[in-house]
Amino acid sequence: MEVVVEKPDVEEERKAGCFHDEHGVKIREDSTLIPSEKWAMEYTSARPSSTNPKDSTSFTQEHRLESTKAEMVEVREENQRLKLILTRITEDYQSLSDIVRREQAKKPIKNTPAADEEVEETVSLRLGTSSSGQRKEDKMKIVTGKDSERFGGCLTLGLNMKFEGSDDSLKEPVLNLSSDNSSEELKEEDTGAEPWPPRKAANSARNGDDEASQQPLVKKARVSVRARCDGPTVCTPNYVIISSNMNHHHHDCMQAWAFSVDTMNDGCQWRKYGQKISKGNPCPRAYYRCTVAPACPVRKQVQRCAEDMSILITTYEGAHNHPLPISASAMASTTAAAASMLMSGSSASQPAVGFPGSFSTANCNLATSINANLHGLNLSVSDNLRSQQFHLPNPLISSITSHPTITLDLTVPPSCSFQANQFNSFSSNFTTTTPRYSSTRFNISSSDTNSLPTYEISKYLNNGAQPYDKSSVSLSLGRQPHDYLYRSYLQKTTKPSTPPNQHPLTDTLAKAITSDPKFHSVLAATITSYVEGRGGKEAVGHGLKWGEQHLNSLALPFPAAPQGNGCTTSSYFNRLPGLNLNTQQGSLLLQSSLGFPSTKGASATPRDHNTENM
DNA sequence: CGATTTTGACCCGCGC
DNA sequence: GCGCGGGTCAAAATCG
Repeated sequence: MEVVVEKPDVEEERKAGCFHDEHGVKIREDSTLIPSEKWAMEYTSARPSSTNPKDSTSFTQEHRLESTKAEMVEVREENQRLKLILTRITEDYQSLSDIVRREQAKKPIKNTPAADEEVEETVSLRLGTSSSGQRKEDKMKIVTGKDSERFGGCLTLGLNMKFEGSDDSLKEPVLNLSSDNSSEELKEEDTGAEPWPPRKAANSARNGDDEASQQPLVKKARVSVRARCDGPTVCTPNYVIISSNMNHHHHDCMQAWAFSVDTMNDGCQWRKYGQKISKGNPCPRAYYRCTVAPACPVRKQVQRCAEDMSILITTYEGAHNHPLPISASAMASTTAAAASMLMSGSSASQPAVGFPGSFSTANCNLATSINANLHGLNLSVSDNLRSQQFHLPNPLISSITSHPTITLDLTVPPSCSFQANQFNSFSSNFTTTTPRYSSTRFNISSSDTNSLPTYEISKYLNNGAQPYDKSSVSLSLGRQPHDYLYRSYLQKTTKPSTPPNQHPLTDTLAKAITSDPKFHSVLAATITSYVEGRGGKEAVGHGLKWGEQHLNSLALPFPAAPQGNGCTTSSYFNRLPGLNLNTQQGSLLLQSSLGFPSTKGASATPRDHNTENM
């Protein structure tokens, strides 16, 4: 039997995005050589020397070949099952979203300040439940990362995903994620009648007769992504520091001194429409609007963190009113899911605000199947930006605390609880912020490759990490940039799992996670983003498994995967009480959209990285 | 030459 | 009411 016969299958599977488990089989499509393939090639190359095969040798080779083929068949079947699972998850999420929407429509809105405060106090523990009241002002912000590892320091946020719907899914009406008013506002944005709520607000203030004037001025939720982007080209001085023209009004000095504001390629097309120096930050804040559609209301702000200029803060606001490129859908869904979590959980009574991914329900659903790829997160600092750090009393985040904000912190905050071993740790931050209330940090971290992760929920009241008096729900899922992460994970999976170091609050965490499908989406997207954010060659294979595991862990309420004969993964999250979900290897083939070009400026040419998810 | 960026001016909300 | 600060506009400049 010719071994090379199998080669077309291997290639075919690679093209199909098949992934194998860690037991010697293929994991990622762009790997140089997957083990089985490698074996096949080695065998093939070794064939000339075995021109006189003995029966035993031939039998052994044939046996191995047969076993490999059988394994491939299993993996294929497993892939099919997982596709089905993903479809179910999507459907379930839609149905659950409908239920939530209906339930929220039934509930009267409470607007008393006391009630709001009380709600805010409970937001941190509910983490996205839909029963809490909604605040009048919500905002979200997302901060994203920059790829300096592979693209010379240029920021690349390669988020890619694909879902099993037709394009029609993109044309579904905007999901009403939170409140009665949300649909109205989102509908407006869908039609493009009101491209930009600030303008709407301004018009309402001037005219005083539109519907906006009849309700409290609503500030849109913002989704902010903080990510480290280290690289020599990232923060090159764009302007020499010049003293502000004192004859001018102070705030008209937009670029008296600044650093360039690079941004990421998140799949959308953006056009810069303004740049301004904000208080307390030497770096200018750049304003972008989405140009995919003429009337798209989505805005994006990009600014470097004043305290650490290697951190880039990208804030999204508004909802796309157009189908998104595939390469942009993942980011949109991530922000949408985060925003929806904020809307439904921490501010259920608040009129919904738009967010970049709220164009369709599919976008939100897809957060569960997101194929995110955040390059260059937490990369080592190799440039001279460290020396350019500014330590200003006013953090950058202060400028947007008047908005309900959810922050996806892809950097490792100094206050992380896993300082004992920063190597091989896995952490991130996910923070929702609303003004004038207490903050709660929700921290999930794995601090060691050899020890099991710990999960912590800590609550801060008006102090601690948050510089302002505001409410903050933070889910820490950060990741330390270390290559050992995945290796260690492999080691873990091959070892008998030991009981986790369970925190007393783990139950709370598990309940929180399992209580809201939107939260699943957010978390899954975040995790997947991190996992694939390893970018390049080392991350995809193992990273997918990470993402898969976490995703599956989060997918507890959804139909469980059929028990397969493959290797059952044991994820960190699976160790959480109530979060056990056996999954199979190689699942959720959410291929990363590797290789996003770096971009300077926001004009990201939309690239549909035709990833084949399934 | 159209698209995009730059940048001074303007608007508006908010706090004092 | 005033000033501050964030955000947007739009003409000019630049880019491809």
